[in-house]
Amino acid sequence: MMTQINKHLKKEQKNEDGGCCGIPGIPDPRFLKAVSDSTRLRILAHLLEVKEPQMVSDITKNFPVDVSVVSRHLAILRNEGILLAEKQGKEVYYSVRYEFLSSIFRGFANAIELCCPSKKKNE
Amino acid sequence: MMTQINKHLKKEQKNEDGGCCGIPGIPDPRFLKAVSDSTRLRILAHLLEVKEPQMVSDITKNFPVDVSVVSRHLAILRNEGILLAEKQGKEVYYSVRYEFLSSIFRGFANAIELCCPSKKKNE
DNA sequence: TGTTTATTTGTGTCATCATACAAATATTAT
DNA sequence: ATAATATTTGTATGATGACACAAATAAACA
Repeated sequence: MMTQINKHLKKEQKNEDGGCCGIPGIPDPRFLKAVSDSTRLRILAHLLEVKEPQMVSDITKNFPVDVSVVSRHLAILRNEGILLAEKQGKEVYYSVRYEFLSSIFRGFANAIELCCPSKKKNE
Repeated sequence: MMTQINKHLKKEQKNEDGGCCGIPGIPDPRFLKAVSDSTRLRILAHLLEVKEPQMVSDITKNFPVDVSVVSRHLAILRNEGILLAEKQGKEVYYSVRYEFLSSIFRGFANAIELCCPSKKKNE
């Protein structure tokens, strides 16, 4: 009955889930966390808008935060496979991995629809 | 040049963005935050799996957290339109709003694809 | 060599959040 | 009315995260 003896449990052995559950198509929570921050989502939207690889300092011009903050946000998005980073001299150009990103969300949408009881098998 | 005079700025007037940017189809960061927590995502996955409205105490049996925690998670998902809550006597039954949820992610996927430069207009 | 510029990384601070536990509320049954 | 059960809400705590600023790294150029 999980008698809740743990007054304040340690955080270490908590969330290593990774693959979330038995349903295929549900993204990793870390992936969703990467796009759920307001600044990161706006950075992503900016890169989608300009449609071209852009360097860190140029991206930063569009946001009221320090360049170091933008750099960290870009690293998070890159680590989740959302952005691609290419170094050219001093500059690092970041761009959107369109196919990857859209396929994750489309897969999620499909997974949800497949679970919908009112949906017939071949519909 | 945004000389960064602000030593430690207040958080209050920070993130009221809501509509994120000029691109239609990009979800609200609060919506994405709702599904980016590991426990909430597993609760959502559980409701997708069982395919039936389920009450709070039954949902809680599947997770190693207190029922109050699950109740709060469910409220967050409900407030974002992801879950529907229906009270029947003492119990509150939560279920997934399939169409709404899948349409958001499908819309996001479409928005991303539309921004992809390699995609021709009619392709 | 040293200097400038682009980016990343170290570090401290404040805010937010996930959680447990207790208490309050609501509903049904005795 | 009292009791039992389901859910929500109050509150404190520890973890995480976003941020600014400084320092470190890297690359081009004098």
